[in-house]
Amino acid sequence: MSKQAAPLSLDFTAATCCPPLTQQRVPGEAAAALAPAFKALGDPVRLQLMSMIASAEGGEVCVCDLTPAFDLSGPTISHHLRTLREAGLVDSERRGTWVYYRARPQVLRQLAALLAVEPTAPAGR
Amino acid sequence: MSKQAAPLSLDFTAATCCPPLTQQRVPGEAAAALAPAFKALGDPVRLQLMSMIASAEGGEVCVCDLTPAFDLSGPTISHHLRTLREAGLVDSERRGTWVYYRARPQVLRQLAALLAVEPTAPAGR
DNA sequence: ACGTTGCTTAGACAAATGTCAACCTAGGGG
DNA sequence: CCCCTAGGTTGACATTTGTCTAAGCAACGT
Repeated sequence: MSKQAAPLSLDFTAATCCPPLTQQRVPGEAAAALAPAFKALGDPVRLQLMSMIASAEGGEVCVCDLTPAFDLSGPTISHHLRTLREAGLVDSERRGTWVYYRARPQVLRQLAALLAVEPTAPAGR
Repeated sequence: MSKQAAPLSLDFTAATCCPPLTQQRVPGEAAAALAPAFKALGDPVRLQLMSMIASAEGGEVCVCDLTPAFDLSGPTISHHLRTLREAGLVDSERRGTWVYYRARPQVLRQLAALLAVEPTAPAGR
C-alpha cells in the first residue's frame, strides 16, 4: 500500500512544473509529466472522489465511505482510486480492516499554480 | 467558427463550481460539468497547445504557428484544438486565410480556484 | 478453523480516444 | 477561372478507458 506509482517519476517536489500556463510555454517534458494528473481529474467520478478525499474531516476518508456514495461497483471505485493514486494525487494506507485515502496537497497546489491566471484587473490592483 | 460547444452548457459564468476541492465536496452535477475541462488538459499535446495559446503574445496564436511545433499531422492538431474548444478552454476566430486561437481566462481561473489549497502553513496563517 | 466483511486484482467487453490518410471548404492571387 | 495554401471534416484503425463479474487476499469475530 501507499504505492508511489514508481514508473511515473512525477517528481512533483521539484521544478518539473510551476510557472503558470499563461506566463510561459510548458515544455514537452513537463507536459508529459503533468498531463496524467489532469487526466486523472478528467472523470466526473474521480473528480468527486478527489474532492471527497481532499475535503474530508481529519484529512482522510475510508473507502467504505466513498463506495456507497456512487452507483458503481466496488471494484470500479477501487479502480478509480488506483488511478488517482498512480497520478500522484492521493495516498492510501491500510489500518486494520479499512483502507484510508488522503490527498497530496503539494500536487494540487502545483496544478493550481499551473492554471493560475492574472487577476481580471485591467487597471492596477 | 467560435463555436461555444452548445451541448456542453458549461455555464462557467455562474456558480457551477468554485469552492475549492479541498473545502467542500464537489456535487455530481458540478463534477460532470468540470471534468471535461480537466480531461481536455489531460493530454500532453493539448496541455502544450493550451500553454502556447494562453501564453502567446497578443493573447492569440495562429494555427500555422502551433502545428509545426509538434511531430503530428495537421488533422491531429486540429482535432486537439477542437477538443480544447469544446471543453470551453479556448476560442477560435478566422481572419482571412488564418485561424487564431485564444484562451478563455475565466475557465482557467475557475479550474485553478477549484484546485486551490490552503497555504502549507500549519500554524495561524 | 471457519465464515464474514472490506478492498484489490484479473479478465472480459463495449465505448471512447489519438492518430493518420484522404477529402473537402475558405480565402487569396495569378 | 484555376490553383495554391491554411484548416477542418470524415472514415478507418489500434489503443486506452470505464465498467462489470469472478476470484483473491487481509483482517477480524466466533
